[in-house]
Amino acid sequence: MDHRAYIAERIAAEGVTAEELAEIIAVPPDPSMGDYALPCFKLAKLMRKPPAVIAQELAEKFVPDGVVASAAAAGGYLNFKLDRRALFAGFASEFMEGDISGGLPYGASDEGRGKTVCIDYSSVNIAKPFHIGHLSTTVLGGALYRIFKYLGYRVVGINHLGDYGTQFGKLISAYKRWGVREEVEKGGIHAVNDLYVRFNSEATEEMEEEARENFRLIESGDEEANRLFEWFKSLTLEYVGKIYDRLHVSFDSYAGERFYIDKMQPVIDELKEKGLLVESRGAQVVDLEAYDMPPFIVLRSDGASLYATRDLAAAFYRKKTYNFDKCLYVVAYQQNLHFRQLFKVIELMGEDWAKDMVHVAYGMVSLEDGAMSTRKGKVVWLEDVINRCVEKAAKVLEEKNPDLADKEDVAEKVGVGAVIFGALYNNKIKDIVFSYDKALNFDGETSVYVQYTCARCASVLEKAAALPRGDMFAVEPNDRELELVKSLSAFPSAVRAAAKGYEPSTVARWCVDTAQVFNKFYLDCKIAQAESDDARAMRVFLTEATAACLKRGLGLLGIGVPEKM
RNA sequence: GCUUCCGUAGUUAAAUGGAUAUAACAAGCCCCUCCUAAGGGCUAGUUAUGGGUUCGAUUCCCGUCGGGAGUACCA
Repeated sequence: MDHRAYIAERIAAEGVTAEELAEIIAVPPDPSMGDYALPCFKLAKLMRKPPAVIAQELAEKFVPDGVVASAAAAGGYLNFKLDRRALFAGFASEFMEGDISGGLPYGASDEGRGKTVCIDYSSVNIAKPFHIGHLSTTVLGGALYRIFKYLGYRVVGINHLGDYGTQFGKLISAYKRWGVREEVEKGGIHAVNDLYVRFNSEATEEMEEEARENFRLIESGDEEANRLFEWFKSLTLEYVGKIYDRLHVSFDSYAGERFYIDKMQPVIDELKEKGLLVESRGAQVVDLEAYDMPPFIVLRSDGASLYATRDLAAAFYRKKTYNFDKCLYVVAYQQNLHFRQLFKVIELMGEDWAKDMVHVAYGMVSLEDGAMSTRKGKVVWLEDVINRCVEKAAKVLEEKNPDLADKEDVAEKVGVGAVIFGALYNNKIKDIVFSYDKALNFDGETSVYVQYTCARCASVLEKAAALPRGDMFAVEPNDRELELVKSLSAFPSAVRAAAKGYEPSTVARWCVDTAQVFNKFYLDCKIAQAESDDARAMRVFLTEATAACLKRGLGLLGIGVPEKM
């Protein structure tokens, strides 16, 4: 039941609809004040009375019922206390409707039915290893993918491969000069990257020209050049595939930049037809001066296309192929201007779906001693971070729980979870300074804390399984139980807010908040050893619901939950 | 220069325009004869700055200062 709407129905305020009232209703800062509150300030103007008087009058008129136990004025606020049993029963019935009676899982919804969301994320570069700079886009995109699915949307995950550009000519030159097949096979993507780095540091003008020539060879379909390129591509996909598996992300399409090279011309023609394409300094551009932006370059002065050209073609292709309702680009804020330009050009072309294009911008990652630099070797590889976190988890596990079965699996869930959670816990726009100290900290507001809480739930449920359970609706929830009910009730809105703001941290924070509330409940209220069968029934139910919701919340983020740890 | 994002305890951060700004980490001190101490409790400590809008501003608007990013043929 939506309590806000219910309360709004029960208040008869002149000149205001119940819907409007429900919008205003808030939660007081301290539960001792009440469960919900109506700030009367906005009503003051309408009703031409001071807020405190309105609150007072509404309080006097209010007739308590089985759900809303009382309404009390406190200054300009009207505070409502709900019946504890009603609050609990409300949550219990909603939770059970999905989880026990076979409906949608609690927190899921079908509000996205019939709608499609495209999410462009991770988008790796061929022949480059994954560093921590790629973590945010990968786990943010992965989380949004699952969250939108959970809300009933059809979701298309797109890995817009960086597989086009002169760097691949350089790579082929480097391989032809110094590459050894066995070494590359053994060293994999890192060996390929070493060749690339070496080429850049030793490159002469002559070598640069050779690289350009090699790129032309790829373009023109030269067999050897393409064979090498495809080899590097398969090495890359094999390598990132392992990381994607560990991070629990997947894609429905790997259509990268190369995929669009034969799809650019129609879009360019359309730009011409619509009179948007003008020549400037030898290049073909869309002038965006009227919008305070530099021109959007479609074709270079030598006639070659750019990344922007392919992005434009990709947008049209996606609209045509998937007919999306939203198209998200999970890309760092570095590219703010690029996307503003891209979306504006689509709008100028008269496409109304330009409004459905969203740049989900996130903050940048740097190291404690400054920006990362692949060339200077100042780089932290993602697989190293994951491995170290898993090792740390294994070590702690060995200390805490040496007899545990599946230690490897548990360490993987804990270690990988910490890596993902670290990237998803704060607002995405915040910059991140990476440090191993922080990454390896498993205390406090972390996924490990949430997983530990789930393990506690599982453990106590195991102990309570054989004990009798009475009628969980027969007892009145105490403060701790009520707090937990409220926290669990907030799960669905946390998921919705995450989708609305493209902000998975909302779910991550809900997980930590709820785990905190549960741990206090766990300490204060005996669950298996409850004072009565009825109390046990309620607490066991709350524990089951907590475990289920936390598992689901972490699951939406791509984090697994071990039964024991 | 211009555009844009960000400035909250020692640190990292939270807070649909609402009541006494909330956590964690680090520090100090407590709590395992009691469902997992990867836990819980206590102590101490915060909205850069000047205006404005508002009954009410961490939140919205303008300026200043500080930082990040971008600013035509890279991606």
